[in-house]
Formats: sequence, C-alpha cells, structure tokens
Amino acid sequence: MAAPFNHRAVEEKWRKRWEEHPVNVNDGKKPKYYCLDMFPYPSGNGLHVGHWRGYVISDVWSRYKLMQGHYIIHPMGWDAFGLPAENYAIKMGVHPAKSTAANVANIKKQINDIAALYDWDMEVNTTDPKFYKWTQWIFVKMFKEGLAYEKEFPINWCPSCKTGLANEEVVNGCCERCGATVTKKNLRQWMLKITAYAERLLNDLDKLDWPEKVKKMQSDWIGKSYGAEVEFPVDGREEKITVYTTRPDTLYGATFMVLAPEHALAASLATEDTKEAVDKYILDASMKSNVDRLQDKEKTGVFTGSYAVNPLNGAKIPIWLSDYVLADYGTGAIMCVPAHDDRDFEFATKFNIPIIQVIAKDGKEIENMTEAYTEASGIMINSGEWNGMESAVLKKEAPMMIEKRGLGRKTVNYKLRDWVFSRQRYWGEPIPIIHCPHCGNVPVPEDQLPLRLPEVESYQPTGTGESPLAAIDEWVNTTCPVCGAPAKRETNTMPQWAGSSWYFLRYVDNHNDKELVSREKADKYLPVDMYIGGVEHAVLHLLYSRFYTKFLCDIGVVDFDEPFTKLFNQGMITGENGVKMSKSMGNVVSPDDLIRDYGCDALRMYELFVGPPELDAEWDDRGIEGVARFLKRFWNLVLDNKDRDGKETKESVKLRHKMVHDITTRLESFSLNTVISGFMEYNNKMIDLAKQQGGMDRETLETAMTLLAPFAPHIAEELWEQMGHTDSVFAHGWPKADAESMKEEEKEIAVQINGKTRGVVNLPVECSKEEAIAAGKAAVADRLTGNIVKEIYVPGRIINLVVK
RNA sequence: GCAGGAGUGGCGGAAUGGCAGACGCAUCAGACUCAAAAUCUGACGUAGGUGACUAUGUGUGGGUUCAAGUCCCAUCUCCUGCACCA
Repeated sequence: MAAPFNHRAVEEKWRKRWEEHPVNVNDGKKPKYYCLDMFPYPSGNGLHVGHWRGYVISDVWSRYKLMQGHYIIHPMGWDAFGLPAENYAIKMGVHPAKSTAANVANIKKQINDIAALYDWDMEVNTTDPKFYKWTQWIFVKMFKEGLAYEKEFPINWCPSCKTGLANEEVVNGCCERCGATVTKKNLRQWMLKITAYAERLLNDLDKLDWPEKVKKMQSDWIGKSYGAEVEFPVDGREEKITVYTTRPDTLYGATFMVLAPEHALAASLATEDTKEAVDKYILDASMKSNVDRLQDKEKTGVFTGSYAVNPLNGAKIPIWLSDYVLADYGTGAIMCVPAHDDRDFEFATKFNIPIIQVIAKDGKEIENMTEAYTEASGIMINSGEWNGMESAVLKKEAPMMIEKRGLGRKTVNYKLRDWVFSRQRYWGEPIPIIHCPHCGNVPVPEDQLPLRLPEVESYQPTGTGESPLAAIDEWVNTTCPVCGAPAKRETNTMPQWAGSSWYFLRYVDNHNDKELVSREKADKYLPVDMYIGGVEHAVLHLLYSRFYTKFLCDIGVVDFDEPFTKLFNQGMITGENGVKMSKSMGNVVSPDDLIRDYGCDALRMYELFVGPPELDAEWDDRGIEGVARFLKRFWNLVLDNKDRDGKETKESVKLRHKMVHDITTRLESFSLNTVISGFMEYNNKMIDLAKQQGGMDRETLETAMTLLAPFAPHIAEELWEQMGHTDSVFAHGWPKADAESMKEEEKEIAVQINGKTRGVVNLPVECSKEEAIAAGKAAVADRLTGNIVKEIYVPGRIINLVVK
C-alpha cells in the first residue's frame, strides 16, 4: 500500500520548490499570454470562497496556457484608492493609508494560499505615488487635448458618501456604493469627454471576444439613436425651439410640445396668466430627487401659455413643461405625437390634448384610440404631401427632406454622457490642476508629477461640495507654473475608476519612472489576452478602460485601442438560497478552514465543480468531500500502480486518448465544472481497468497527472516526481489526443421500436445499414409485431424500426 | 414595459436532435471493525409488479420529426441588466 495522501506536507513542499524554481519563466522566445484578474480593492474583510473562484479560474487558464508553451503574464495588484477604502478607514478610525497597507498585506497572504502563478515582481498599487504619477499624467494629457474640462451643473450627489457621482455609479437613482438616494447638487466639476469616443466605443465592440451580454449592456449604455432636429418657431416671438426626434415621419401628428423644466426658455415662455404655475412647477422639479422623478408614475405638467408653430403645416401647438422630458438628452425639448408614442399619449389623454393619427394601422384610422400605435409601419395619412408614403421609408428619408427645406437637420444622439470625474473626498489622486487668476486652469507641469496627496489629520468628507483638501491652506496656495502669480490648487480628487482604467498597462513595466509603459514592452506584452472578473463592471470599469486605452493609443503610448481581447465573467458564489455572502448576513465562508482540512488542490477543484463558471452558485461545504475523495483515489491509483509495470493495452491507450480529448475540449470551451467531473469519470474508469488488467501503464497515469496539473498543481507535481521525473510537470507540454487511437471498433447501440428503446446491440463501427438493421431486428425479435414501414440507422447512434 | 439568461431526482448539476439524470453530495443497505471513523461494494425520479419488467417523466399547452430536455409557436415562474433617452 502506498503512503496516504497528506495534503499539507505535499503542498508545503511544492510551495517552497516553486519559489526556488519558478515554473513560469520568460526565455524571450516563448509567445506571451496575458491572463488578467480584475484587481481587488483591499477590503478589511479578507477573501471568501467567492473571491477564490475567479482567481482559480484565471490560474487554471494560465497554467493551461503555460503548458501549451506560453510565457504567462499573470499579475496582481491593488485598487486601493476610493470610497470603500476610505469609508473603511473612517469606520475603523485609522488613516486610510495605514488601513490600506494592512489590508493589502492580509489579502496578499490569503491570495498566496490559492497557489496561483502570480508574478509579484509586477505588483502595482494605485495609491503608490510612483503609480498615480501616471494616473495624473494621463489626466494632464487629456486636459491638453481638451478631453478634461470644467463645468458647473447639477450633478448626481450622494448625501451619504458626500461626493458627486458619475452616471454609471447611479443605480436606480441610488448610490452604487452605499445605496443612499442620490440627489442633485449644483457643483463645479471636472468632466472627461468620453462622449467624443462614443462612436468608436460602440463600433469597436464588434472586435471583441466578450460575452454578448456585456457588449449589449455597453451598446445600450452608449445608446445611439438616429433622428432629426427640427426647429419650431415660437408663435409671436423671435426664438425658435429645437426638438430632437427619432420619428420625424410623424411630424404632422405633433399636437403639442414639451420642454424639460430646466430648459433655458422654460420660464420665459410663461404668460401673465400662467407665470405663477410655471414658476412653481420649475421650482418643484428642481427639488425632486432622481428617485422621486422615476417613481412618479403619473405624468405631471404645466401649460406655459405659449405656442409653437409646426414648421411643416403652420399648425399652432401648445408648449408645456414636464419633467418626463430630460434636460440633458437631445435638446431638452420634444415634439409630441400622442397617436404614436406611449408617453405622449398618456400626457395628451390626461390633459385633453388632441390626438392626430398619421400612420394607418392595418390600413385604417383607429376609432377611439386607447393606446398609441408605436410601430413605424403603415401608410401615412393626415400628413399633407407625405400621405400615401410608407412610414418605415419616410422615417429614414424625412431627416434629409427636413434638412433640405431648412427646417432642421439629420442628427444622431447618444445616451452616453460625459464622465463626472471629480470627487469631494480625500482618498484619491489629487487632480493636477492649478487655478491661476491670470492664466486660468493650468496643469501641473509633467516633470512635477506626481502631485502627492498631502498627509492630513482630518480626512472626513465635508459635505459642503468641497474636498477635505480645500482646508489645507499650505497645500492649496501655490504659484502659477506659467506666470508665477499666487494661485490655488484644484482640491477635488479623482474617482476610484481613475487608476483601474489603465492599471493593466503598468504591470508589464511597473518600475519605469520615465514612461507610463515603455513602447517596447507594450508592444511585446500587451494587450490583455484574457480578462476574468465579475459582471458588475460591465458599464463602469470596462467602459472606462476602453476609453482610456483608445486615448492612450491616440497619443501614441500604445499601439492598440482595445485593452481586453477576451473577457470572461464568472458567476457569483452565494450563501444558502442565493443570498450574497456578506458579513451582515453572517453567511461568509472563509477558505482558511477548508484549506486546512482538505487542502488547496481540493478547494481549487471544488470551486470549479460547484457549477458552470459563468453562473452563480450556492456554496455548500459538504460537496468538497467529493473532490477530496477523488484526489485520494487518484493518489492511490498512481502509487499502487507505478511499480507494477502495467503493460499498455489497446484499452488503456484508447482510454488515455479519450481522456485527453474530453478534458481538452471541455477546458477549451470553458466548461470547467465538467472538466472536474471528467477527471472523476476517467479516474473511475482507470481504477476499473487497472483492476481488470492487474495494472495500469505508466504513460496513461502520467498523462492523467499532466492533465490534472493546472487544476491541482501540488498533487500533480508530487506524483510526477514520484514517477521518477526530476523536472516539473509544468515543463511538460499539454498532451495531444490522437483520433486514430481513440477509435472504437465496436459500439453499443440502442434499438428502438417506434422511438422506444427495446434492446441494445453491439455493432462494429464500420458496418453497413443492412447488417445493422438485421442485427437490430434480431435483438428485438420477440417484441417485433406488425409491418416495418421504415428503418432508421444512424451509425454509432441508434437503430429505430418504425412499425405499423 | 424592453432586452438577456434560466426552469431536469432530496440537492449541485450532465446530456453534437439519438438509451434523460453523467459526475458528485445527501440518504439507505451490505462488507471490514468489539465499536466508530475512514475505506470498499451495492441501491437510489415517480407509479405498478415477487420478478427479468411495464407505464410514466426535463415549468405548462400545442407543433415539427422515425426520434425533442434540445428545434418552432404560445404561455407561466424566477433571476440579471436597462428603464420617461423622445
């Protein structure tokens, strides 16, 4: 009997060995493969089994690529600036720099328990001045290119975090971080002109090997629409109001116009009679939070007393104000066609505004309209010279026709807004701008970067709309780098996303203090081949990173404009009943006990075995027994047979090649849970065959441990060594399956009568239909009654006799 | 409301249109043991039968096909994302 498997001894031994003799080395000849994890923010809670999953997936993939002959770039770092780190520090009453450093140390230790291939020489930390020097440098470059600009307007404000937020950080009107209801606050803000890249961000999605879901979320977020801007003169006044519409074909059906309460002309359109009501409506709207505005099911509005003139037919239509029109989309004003738009219909019905149908539904005008007809299909009616045209055709042509007649222009619109980039908090990169009374906004000269975050006693958010940095006079007061006059520093900081938008570029050249990344290394090691992480960043981090990469490509820092060639989103590990693991729910499962009891290899495999990697999975500790038993059985199989000199047989060769084939195809398709079950299946088969034959050949056993190596590296290495090898199992290439050797000569085939299985026959694989049918008939002869009207034989699959 | 995903034993989950439930957990029985643990062997969808068996079964209702968990139509439920974007 072989010595029993002692996971602790084996793991300890190999950890040490790998430290002395790394398995992933860059010889300068092997092709690179960059496999990246979304880097964590170092929270105080440490890792739970859910965090492990993504790291295990990426490590398995990395080791597989390693065995295929690549040099693996598999780095890890810390997204340590930002709200979570700062809020944690405030709660614990320590300085964020201190708590962050402690958390990094703790999590790093935990991550090391995974036994992943991480190359700690590449480590980055977004709060390291050597790192954020370049975060600031990118901002300065963007400023110089006109992509970073200042603007005062009502932004999303989280009253709990006491800071402004980007649109992407507002979820259902609440703060993405803390869940508090987001309000509006008029603030001077730094903005990044991500909208300048809207078209490229949209189009280049086609290039990416990403989950369709994520691509769709991004394209919806960018939200491109085609339409026209149409100018409506205001009756009796000089001004014109421009509206944006995607349905210019329905222009004849416009019976009123609605302006957002924030529209520049809103107040001035009021007449003496309506002034009071209009002013009140505008004021009320300004007090409403996003949530209130969203939750108001019933439409509200107020008539201004003024009229607009439909430029096509001269019809006078009333101008209303309503908060269902958004001020910052399109022109903040819309023409309303109640017959063909749900919202306009609801509004018109409520306020008794006429409804004019301009597209015939099923060739007819609808009597007693009860809902809007929103399809752009049907013949135009009540539309002057457009009568008789097909709506779908007109929808496309109308913008040009309107433009030709000088009534407006063809245009496109995006939902994407510019990125609110400043935060009124302490724990972030200071924005490297100096406000000079003479020169305006002047960037901190590049040779003076990094602009260090000052050490302070008090870093609590002020809530006044100013960052805590504003209170540090000696830091704020400086001189203008251009004219030398007294000037003030910008006191806002950057959002957490700033560092994470480009960190993946830095890993490969993290000590370079001359450049963000050398062009040579960028060309050699970038971009990321495989990016693995949760889906929660679909429109945040992943969109921002694409934007940054495109910008850095445009200014020549890198030569590619998409950062992540392939993306994989792993599902979340939850507690019982799909409840998210959290401290407050008390359902957090720590990997520490499991590692102690079952070992790292077992936990790695169980993380994958719990379910398809892309789906959420409920954690159940008990299941780990299964993989632990498998590892023990495999250990015993190998050690019991290694000295028995088992001969290769036809059966064992076939088994070996089928095993390689199955494991590899499942791995390639990222079906990692079935890779693990595959190992168990083949292990069972090998055990049976070894029993039958009185041994198992060496080649088959070694192939099995080679396949197992990316999943359970310690045990694979140990067994590899026990087989007498002095090199690492990872130095061994990934085995290849030979189709010829896998071929079955005979196959068991079900014989059906009318689609129901009535027997089985063993058939040679190469066998004629006649022979097969004859054998099939013989196998079910006693059940065969009536006339056979059809005989189906699908080689290798089935025989079906259709009987009447 | 719109878009995407999912619905299969007690549980997690497998199934290029071809014998549904692989693999594992839990459970039950047996072996080993003074005993327990570990390990090994076997059973394990439901209903009926002593039985080799028979019928039935992948959310629900239809359809296509020699053959449907898988394809098509309709419908219900759950999850995820977006949501007054004109």
